[in-house]
Amino acid sequence: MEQLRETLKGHHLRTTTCREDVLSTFISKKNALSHGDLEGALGENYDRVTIYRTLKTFLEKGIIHKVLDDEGLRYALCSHNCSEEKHQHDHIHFKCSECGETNCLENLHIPAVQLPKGYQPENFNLLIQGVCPKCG
Amino acid sequence: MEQLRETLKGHHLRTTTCREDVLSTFISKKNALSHGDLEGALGENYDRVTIYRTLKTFLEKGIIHKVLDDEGLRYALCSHNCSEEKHQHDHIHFKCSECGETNCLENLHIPAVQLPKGYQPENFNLLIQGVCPKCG
DNA sequence: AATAATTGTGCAACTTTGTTGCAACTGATA
DNA sequence: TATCAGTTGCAACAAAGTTGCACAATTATT
Repeated sequence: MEQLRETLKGHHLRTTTCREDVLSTFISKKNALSHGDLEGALGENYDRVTIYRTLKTFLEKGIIHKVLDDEGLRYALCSHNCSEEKHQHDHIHFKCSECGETNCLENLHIPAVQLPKGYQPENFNLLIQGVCPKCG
Repeated sequence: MEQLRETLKGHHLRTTTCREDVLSTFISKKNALSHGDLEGALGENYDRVTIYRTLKTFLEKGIIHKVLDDEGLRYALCSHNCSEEKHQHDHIHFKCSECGETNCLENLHIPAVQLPKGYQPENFNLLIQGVCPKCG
């Protein structure tokens, strides 16, 4: 509870019940969530539009980041302290084809790739699909 | 022209002008295309729905594959001979933040990643964002 | 070459997903 | 507790994607 407020304040955001609820949903569910997931979880309490805007704000402030897979866009908490100025997520997402959950594999880093001349990479995003330990 | 028919036939598809046009657009543009891109290029000749269905069919038959980035879903030609049964795309996509184009980096392969115990990976998808040689 | 069987297309209607403007409200600050 | 920027809900809209069905085009059959 108090933790949530700290996180919001730390990113220069007012604490509102919607933001607290969205943030705490991310924390409790752990895996990546779509707008639809959040709407399912909180939709009776908040307007669809408010959830969209909350996600947008969290993205901008560096609280969450986008996660991509075949089925669409999801969001997950930024593990390291991202801010409005810099985002750092050269990490790996694993999507389970059984349970459908997508999780960040913390601590793992993407191995270096030797790009052809002229390419100036800025960030890397690796999605691995397969079966997770829970379902395997 | 004849090439296109061969490709379609090879994947057990009837040759229709829409399919030929969609396929030849992929071949000539080279980069990954969204439904909207195709609609822009061919929309006067074909119905929106037909283009959706053509993409779906091409996906199923292994002629194209999905390409993901922050901004949405795109499609690109399968380089190696994919079929309805098996798709093989452990390749790398590079998205340029200047021109917005996404291209497959053929020939490059994703380096091995040491996953924690229990994870059974099936396919890998690496998206690199940055500046491409053309814009750099 | 004509016809039958099959597959593809266009249209209309609809659902889902995401966006924008504005009035009303709320939380932080003094 | 009065103020004011920041936030929310509502309504309306725009974009993206789907479905059913009648008709058209392609392939197979004779």
